[in-house]
Amino acid sequence: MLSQTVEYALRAVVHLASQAPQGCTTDEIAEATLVPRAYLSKVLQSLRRSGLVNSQRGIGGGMTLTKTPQELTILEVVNAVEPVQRIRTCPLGLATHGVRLCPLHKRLDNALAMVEEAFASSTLADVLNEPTLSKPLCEFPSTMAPHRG
Amino acid sequence: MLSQTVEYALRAVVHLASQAPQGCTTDEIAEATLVPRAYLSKVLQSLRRSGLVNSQRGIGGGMTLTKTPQELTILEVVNAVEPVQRIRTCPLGLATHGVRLCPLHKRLDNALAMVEEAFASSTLADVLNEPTLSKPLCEFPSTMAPHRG
DNA sequence: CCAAAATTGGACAAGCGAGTCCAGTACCTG
DNA sequence: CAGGTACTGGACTCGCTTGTCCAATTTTGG
Repeated sequence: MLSQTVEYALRAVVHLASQAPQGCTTDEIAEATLVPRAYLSKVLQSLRRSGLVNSQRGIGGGMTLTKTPQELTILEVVNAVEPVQRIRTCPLGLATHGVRLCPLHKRLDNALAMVEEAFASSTLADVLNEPTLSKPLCEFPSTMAPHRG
Repeated sequence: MLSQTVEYALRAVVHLASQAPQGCTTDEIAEATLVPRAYLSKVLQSLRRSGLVNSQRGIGGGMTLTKTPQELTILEVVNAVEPVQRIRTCPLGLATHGVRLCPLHKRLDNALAMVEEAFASSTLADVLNEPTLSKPLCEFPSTMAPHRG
């Protein structure tokens, strides 16, 4: 139900947030998150166009977050690459309803609202600081994070 | 976030549930739900293969639900055409985790779980009997349901 | 200035979702 | 049995998602 691109974008952003603020190159992110390099660069471009990351070319360049992990929510990342489409008007286009959804679509939209709310209330900092044995992108226990080469 | 096919399947099933138990033809459902006829027939075939509807060819034939609206949940319909894919193991395939999800994927899966739960706890009867002015598939106020021709 | 590092953008391909069309098959009625 | 009704299944199209590859561009460092 969540697209592959959303998954990739979240991995990339979580990895960026877990690194020092100087940022990472696309290759570094790709290696750490196991996302295909060439496709990841497309996803990152999309995040850049949405203003979630800055990019810097050339030696020493790479990607950086434009916000702190405390300020960036999962929802913002999801919406940057594939916006959560709430159901605001009757999908059958029946004028009788306008904004009043029928019971079916009200329930569907409620589910979407719950997802939206859950995503909006999780910041990247929440994800990174959650007390757990497993670091966000797995691989290593929380104490042995790899550092930038 | 919900596919068009899921939307169509739900419309079809809700319409079937709102009709007399003798069922409807594909054409009738298509007309009532504003779903393209030829595609709807594919969706209905899929519902039949999942055992949610029975089909009958020939004059007087059509589609019928195999359960009462009280027994049929939104989740069953959704799962028949596009199963809710919970995240059960680390999508990065990292063996370190096995079933333990990292904080990121735990949150994503939580959202999916909420949706699953919301869908599982809504039966078609719930949808049809909800006290509201708008009938499920819109078009008419609750008292002037069109009947089978 | 040159070369290496890094992002950017476009072209391309495979696969899937959505949708159409049509021939085939089963069923009922007369 | 004939003919109309209705579902079934396959072939096909179109566009989007995922993914690859490469040439162009920007930036830094020697």
